[in-house]
Amino acid sequence: MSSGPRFRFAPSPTGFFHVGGARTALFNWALAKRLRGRFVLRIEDTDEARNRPEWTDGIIDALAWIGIRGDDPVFEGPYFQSHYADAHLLAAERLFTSGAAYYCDLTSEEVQERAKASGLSGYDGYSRDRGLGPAPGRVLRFRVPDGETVVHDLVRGDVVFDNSTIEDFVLLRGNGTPMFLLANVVDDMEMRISHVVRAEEHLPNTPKQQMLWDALGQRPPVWAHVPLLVNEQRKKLSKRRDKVAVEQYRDEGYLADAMVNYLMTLGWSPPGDEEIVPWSTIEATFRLEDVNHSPAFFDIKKLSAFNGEYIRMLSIEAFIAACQPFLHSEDVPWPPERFDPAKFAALASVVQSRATTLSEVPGVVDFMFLDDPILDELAWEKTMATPGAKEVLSETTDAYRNIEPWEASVLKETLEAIGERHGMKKGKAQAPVRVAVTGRAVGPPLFEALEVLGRDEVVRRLTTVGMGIGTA
RNA sequence: GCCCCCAUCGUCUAGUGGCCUAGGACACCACCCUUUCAAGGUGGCGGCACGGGUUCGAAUCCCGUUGGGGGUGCCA
Repeated sequence: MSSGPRFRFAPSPTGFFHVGGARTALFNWALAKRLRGRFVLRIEDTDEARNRPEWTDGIIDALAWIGIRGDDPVFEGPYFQSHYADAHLLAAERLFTSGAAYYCDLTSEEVQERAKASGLSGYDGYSRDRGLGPAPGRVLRFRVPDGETVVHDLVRGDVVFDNSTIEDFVLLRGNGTPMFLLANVVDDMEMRISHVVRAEEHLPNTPKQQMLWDALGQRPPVWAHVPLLVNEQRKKLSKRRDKVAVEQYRDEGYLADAMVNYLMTLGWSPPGDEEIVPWSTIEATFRLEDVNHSPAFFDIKKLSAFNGEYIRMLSIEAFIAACQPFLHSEDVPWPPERFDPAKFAALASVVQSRATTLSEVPGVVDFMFLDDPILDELAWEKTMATPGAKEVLSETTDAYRNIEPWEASVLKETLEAIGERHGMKKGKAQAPVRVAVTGRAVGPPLFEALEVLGRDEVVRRLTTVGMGIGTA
């Protein structure tokens, strides 16, 4: 077995994969790769996960999307019951036998009552010396020793906890099943995990886990607690309030590379001036010691800016390939059989320089594949109210019927000449034609689009709408 | 309540006692370019939470205050 570092990432399935989780996974992944260690992906087991295995699959998919996979495929999935259930119980038994843990027959209500009566919070150690053995309804509690526990954290330095502030916590429930805390520690031991990199919310529970490692006679792993990701209210990202599903960003046309790069800049920054850097740079330079201490806000605007840059970095072929899922999805606005790859390719480069996300691409090129463009009535009225607009439209229509050759530059010259005669600037003059042909007042460069659409269709649209003027 | 963490432009960050008159990026604003919209270019706005120390010198070190967050289950 390899003796290198072993990192683990253990999300709990909640129906989707969280951006905060993705960031933590990325931190683990970068480290595992740089230090040539192992990356253990294990999905925490919950009732939800057991009832809905597709949730677990979704997490594995989302991780794969951002380039992460477990080095130990066997752990890709719920593990809790299936792999180490025996080890959990064995560890509990050892702790009881050695005196590090003891049984207690108080119910949680009784614990609360005693706490209220004494004015102290939490469990008071009532059964510490009562010598109780295991029995149904009795919980196994850890005997927290006197003194203090120092957690050596790679991100935060030494964090000191006074053990007197930690109550004797439960290891085994009254029904004999292990608590998460115990299971987690035992799983880490069984998997020989050497580095635990997780979100800061786990820091307050770390001394408990560390005491368990100590009591079980093993050296604790290297701890590292990375800052939380928060919403605009500075609260921990929550699935209720916040849009945090990684899958959703994938579906909206964010590129995995952009997502990964952006996520890595939350709590860390690459050396040098550039923050848009390839993964190879990240992998070569990421260090936990350089991770920030304060929570970071997940800013979709900045993610979008990254995404736009990544889209523009794509070769034209890669861009076209990346667009495919969005051009052939079910909610595309045109009849699927009308889609013409050649037409799309002809306009791809001008679309590429404008896109922030891939999902907005169909809306930019839809006029090419629709029988008739979806006319923006408001834009139409506004455009045609401009003096000279009607004239430009009808004169351009006539000119385009016979113009040769049918090329963007020629179309441009012609229309601009007509516009000039009516005292209209370039942008103003093209507006009526743009709206008539594409349905909108904004869009890709007009003459390139006209060239791709072809004379017949352009003239047809200009004529159709031109007749509309008369009736309006 | 108790425990823990955190504190640089609106946001993400650089900064590890003098290179700081605090740098960059996103956002925003203006201008340039321009075929609408983008992209690109130039410029602008904007910050070390507060109070005490330590030091010749503090964004940086110490203490306190304030503010924010997290944890504290027979949840995971």
